[in-house]
Amino acid sequence: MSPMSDSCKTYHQNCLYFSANSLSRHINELAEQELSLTGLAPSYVYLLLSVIEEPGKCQNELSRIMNVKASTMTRFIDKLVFRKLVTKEQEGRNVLIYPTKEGNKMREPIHAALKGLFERYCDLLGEDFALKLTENIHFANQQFEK
Amino acid sequence: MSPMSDSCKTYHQNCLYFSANSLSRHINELAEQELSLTGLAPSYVYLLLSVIEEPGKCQNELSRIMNVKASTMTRFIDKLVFRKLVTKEQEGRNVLIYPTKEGNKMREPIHAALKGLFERYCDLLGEDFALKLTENIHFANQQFEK
DNA sequence: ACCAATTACTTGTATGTACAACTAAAAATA
DNA sequence: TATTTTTAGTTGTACATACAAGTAATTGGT
Repeated sequence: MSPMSDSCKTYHQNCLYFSANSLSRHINELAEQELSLTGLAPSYVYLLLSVIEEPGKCQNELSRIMNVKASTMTRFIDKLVFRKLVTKEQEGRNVLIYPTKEGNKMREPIHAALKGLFERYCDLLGEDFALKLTENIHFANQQFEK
Repeated sequence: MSPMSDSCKTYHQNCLYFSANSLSRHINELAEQELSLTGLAPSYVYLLLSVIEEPGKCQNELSRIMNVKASTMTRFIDKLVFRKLVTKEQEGRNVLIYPTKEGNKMREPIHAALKGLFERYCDLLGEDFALKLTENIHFANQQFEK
């Protein structure tokens, strides 16, 4: 292995941008598998869960919680509306989101699927390491949000 | 703050899937800003750097290094070819990728921009924490790749 | 009370990325 | 050597997401 080759590898593994994206793709792959039981793509699972646990939030707040842009949130919500899992309710300039009866029924399957996902990556990473990693990433996210 | 509200937040911050995606979006935002000096989107910066540092790799190998699918790599490479930064050379069923003269000229600006990116996130996270986090994420990626 | 500035959301469009189905080349096997 | 299987790459299509520009509602200053 040439030194050039080493320096290239080093660049990849030493850069947070690169590693974080790679991790995101790995965990997305896993999440798609595990959360497919719910019939929803991973992003929608989280969004729907947020709406179920805290009904009546406005889109803006949801997009802040999930760290996606407002335009993205519009699209997410509209898909959940199309699938009759949530409803939109205009209130002034805010749009408040509520789960439908159908949506609420997803609560248990979602929790179960998330548990499955958790177990799956704990298997791969070791539970302690996985928890610690998640915590550290969460901390980093908070720093970015400052 | 209601217990329900807490449990919802907990779900977000305790899930590696969610945190990792959020981190990826944060760092991408930063990378887009910092790497815009090169005139390339962040993914292309890394790809081009790999090609510059290790010319003659086949697409398959590049997609493994960067953890993207072969079809994605085809698209990436084709864009760099279009911008005359790399060339493709068929060899059997492999396609080997080489930087052009123009491509090689990007080496220094790319290293400089990556340094800028590194400094930027070290500012936000603290250098020690950033290094440790990157290392841990890299380790996680290796586990996923097993 | 009016006008300007801000805020919440939407819509058009673009990019990154994946999957499925395909082609072509190479390797393995009979 | 002929046939099958595997591998590398491409292309069509789909989805997640962002940005820019727009609309509508609200707030703040005069």
